[in-house]
Amino acid sequence: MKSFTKSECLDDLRRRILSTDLSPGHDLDEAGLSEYYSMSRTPLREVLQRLQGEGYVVMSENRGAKVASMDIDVLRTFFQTAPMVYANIARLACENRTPAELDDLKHAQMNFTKAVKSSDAAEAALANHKFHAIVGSMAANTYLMASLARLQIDHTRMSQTFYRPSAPAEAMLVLKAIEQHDAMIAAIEAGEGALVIDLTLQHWDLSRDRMERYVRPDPLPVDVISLKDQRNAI
Amino acid sequence: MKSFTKSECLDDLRRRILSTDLSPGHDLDEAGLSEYYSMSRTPLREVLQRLQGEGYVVMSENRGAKVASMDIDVLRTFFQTAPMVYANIARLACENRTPAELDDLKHAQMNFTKAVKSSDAAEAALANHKFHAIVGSMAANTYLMASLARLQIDHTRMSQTFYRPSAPAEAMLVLKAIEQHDAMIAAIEAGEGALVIDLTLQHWDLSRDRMERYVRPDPLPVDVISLKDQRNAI
DNA sequence: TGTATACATATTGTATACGATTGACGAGGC
DNA sequence: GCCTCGTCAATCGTATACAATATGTATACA
Repeated sequence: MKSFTKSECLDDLRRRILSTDLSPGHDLDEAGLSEYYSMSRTPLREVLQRLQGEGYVVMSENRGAKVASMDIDVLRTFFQTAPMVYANIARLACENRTPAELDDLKHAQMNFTKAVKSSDAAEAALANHKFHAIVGSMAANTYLMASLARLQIDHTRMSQTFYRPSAPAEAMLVLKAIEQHDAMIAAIEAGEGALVIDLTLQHWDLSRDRMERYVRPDPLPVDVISLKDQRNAI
Repeated sequence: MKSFTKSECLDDLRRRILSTDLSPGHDLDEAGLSEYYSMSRTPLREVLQRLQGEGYVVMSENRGAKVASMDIDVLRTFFQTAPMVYANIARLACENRTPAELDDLKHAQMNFTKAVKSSDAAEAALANHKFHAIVGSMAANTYLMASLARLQIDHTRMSQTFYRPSAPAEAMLVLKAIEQHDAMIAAIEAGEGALVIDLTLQHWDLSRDRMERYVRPDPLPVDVISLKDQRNAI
């Protein structure tokens, strides 16, 4: 079995949480994970502590760690806050970008396109995560980065549905997202602050609808629910 | 010697870092701290990991933990970001405050006033920290809270000078800060969003000047510097 | 005198053992 | 039949021992 280093373990857990392979609220057992990653509990606990600090997991005294949940009231503030943070990050990225970071961004966009084309939903969501994380680091603002990182955790988890389109019209939206990324790269490279803010907000609007559907899904067809369940549901 | 629980250790380290008792960049030795808090290295390391997650310390592989430094480029973004985050937090606090939180806030203001009156600079800075942290929790927005928490770390450390006034005019500024807190409490209680934003920005302006002086202090008198050092200083 | 290398020392990282707390299950009493 | 309390298993928390890594210093050589 593959042996993991501590930072590999960190990365892998982040991946599994972001891809909802480990679903929100999932209980993280120390002994089980330490066996899975073939390391002792001591370093694994430190990994969990760090993930707690980053907002991926929540820990409670004597009751272990859980994957951070996405309660409805937290999501409300998500939709409230995301546009502002994303827009500000984009503007700052325009001002502070470096050539090396631009290369990284283009590379991330390549990976994103590839993942979308191969219909790998989890990979696409993660590649998109990486793309926006790089924009975040371009902004060179520790404080906003702290917000962005937490926003992205929930954003990426919700966007899983976005990259698993169930109709041609939805698949078009994903292709549109690729175009928007390209436009954002160009705007950042050109240093056009106003434009990149505009593009960022458009990009946000594109995925927002699908994500709101994730939060408030279409009601199930009535006829498959028994009368008893219907009574309880009200 | 007093024995500390893990959470007491966490609190105490936060306090010591915020009050610059542990100065920025200070090296944190695991063995030394574990002896100081009379606990073994294992839980102490976990405390450090958490403090890293919160932005109080930075850790590097095989080279231990250091108190987070305040480099000049980070501070630039501090002044850039703080007003926006504080203003948004204040507005949201207005919308979401609960009676219990308002009580907490009034209590924190009492402690703040008391600390200022007794000329305890460190205590005043910490009480001010607590005051604004409560406003932050009133906003009920995890994502902005992440930014606020990090802003406050640097804000509180820099504000040490603010609460150690060296002239009557400066002492007046601190008294003014107390009044502003009272006005903010009233505005939050009344739910007057526009007003509380305005008050918050005034409050920010008040301390900004003193903090900028902390970053860019008055130059030392020339006559105490040797000619050789002067040449190197340019 | 400056630099490189090897060793000594200090500090961090990991594994394992043991103690403490929680939650579940079942026996007993109401 | 239901509630309460005690025991037990499972899991988390901490201490200690040991391994790995980095840093400082002395010495040899150019």
